[in-house]
Amino acid sequence: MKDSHKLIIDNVSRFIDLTELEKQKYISLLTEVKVKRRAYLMQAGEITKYEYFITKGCLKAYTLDVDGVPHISMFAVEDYWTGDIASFITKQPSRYFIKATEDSELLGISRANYDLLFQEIPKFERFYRILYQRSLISYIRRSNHGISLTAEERYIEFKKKYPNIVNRITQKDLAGYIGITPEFMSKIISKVNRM
Amino acid sequence: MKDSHKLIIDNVSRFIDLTELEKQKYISLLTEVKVKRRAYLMQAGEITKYEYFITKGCLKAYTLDVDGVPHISMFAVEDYWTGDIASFITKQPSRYFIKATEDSELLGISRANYDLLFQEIPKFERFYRILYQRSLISYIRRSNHGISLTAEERYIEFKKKYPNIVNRITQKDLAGYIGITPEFMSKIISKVNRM
DNA sequence: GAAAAAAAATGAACTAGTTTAAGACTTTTA
DNA sequence: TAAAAGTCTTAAACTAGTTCATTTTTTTTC
Repeated sequence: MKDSHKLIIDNVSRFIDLTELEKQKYISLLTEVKVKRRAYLMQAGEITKYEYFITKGCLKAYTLDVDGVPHISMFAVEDYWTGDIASFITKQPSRYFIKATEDSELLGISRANYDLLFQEIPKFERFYRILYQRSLISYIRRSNHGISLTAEERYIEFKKKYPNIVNRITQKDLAGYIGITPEFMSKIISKVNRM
Repeated sequence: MKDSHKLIIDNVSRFIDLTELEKQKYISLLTEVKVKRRAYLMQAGEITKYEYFITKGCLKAYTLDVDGVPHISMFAVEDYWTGDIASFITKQPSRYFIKATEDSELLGISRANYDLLFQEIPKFERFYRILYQRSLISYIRRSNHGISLTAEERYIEFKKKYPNIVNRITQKDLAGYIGITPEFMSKIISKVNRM
């Protein structure tokens, strides 16, 4: 089996057990996608056709506000899932751009195959139930931190939680994620490093 | 069938179809709970034993920061779900208080019955998959708004999204949800009303 | 229904984070 | 490998939101 397929099967197998046949069936529903550094996986205005699992590389998802300032909603590296679940599910145009910050490789599942998957292997309802449950727990935490922590505290949290991501992204993008300007991010970092 | 049971069955039936027997089985796994205004459904430090569906009333969930300032993570009224999913799933002590702001009635499912439910009626994997998916979509939006909108914009959003909640809660609690002080909330409201 | 307690409004002094601008450093491109 | 473009740093002036203190209004309690 390919390395990328092994990675996604291992990811799924954390929550459900699949037979060999089911693994093959699942893999047959996936599409391989490569995105070069600085290329877009998707852009605002499109209706998202796929949800993606990353097997290699790093991507950022962001919206642009009325002044054209980017607000980064997520970074994603190997073994993470990415996409715009709201657009994928509701079939409404997305407000997100997803751009590769390194040459990346992904496995995508189309909306049609996603629906088919639940019919063919109902166990996947459980997989996604648990996956969404866990994502939900981290977004609840993040939405609380956004309103209750200072920018400096959010930066310290991020570094602690994603030590493997912090040195793969620019300071400017991190500022867009934390919700502050790059200038203030620069101040915070030099302050935290001095402590 | 009791009104409260009818309400929860209708809620579940939006995503999955249940036979009469399954409905009865599901209801048998639920526990009725009443909470008086200003009483706690749960408190920080406890390990959450239940997830709740509200059949009557209104509750708020909040954490206290290091200075003892409350940050409200959610309001919930009839036909909403509430609880601390992180503590419920991980069996770690919760950091949340959930307090009734009106006399309230709820249906709780214990962790043991929640696990049993998936064995007895696997269709519920699908129900929770969709429920968590939808919650996830709204928390992703909220966590982005927390970092990309001003307090005034967040207030206007809240009023638009939850017109049925805004006049059942105090301005002070709304401030705790928006992530600002009650004083600044007061200023925003008088400004927005003047517009 | 009077007294007490809590919520809301207002204002002045303050602070976390923004804006604008300019220079130094790093990466990309031709 | 030079020039162009993007990123990072620093600093001064500014603004969104806080803090603290006081008064008014509303709600709760006995």
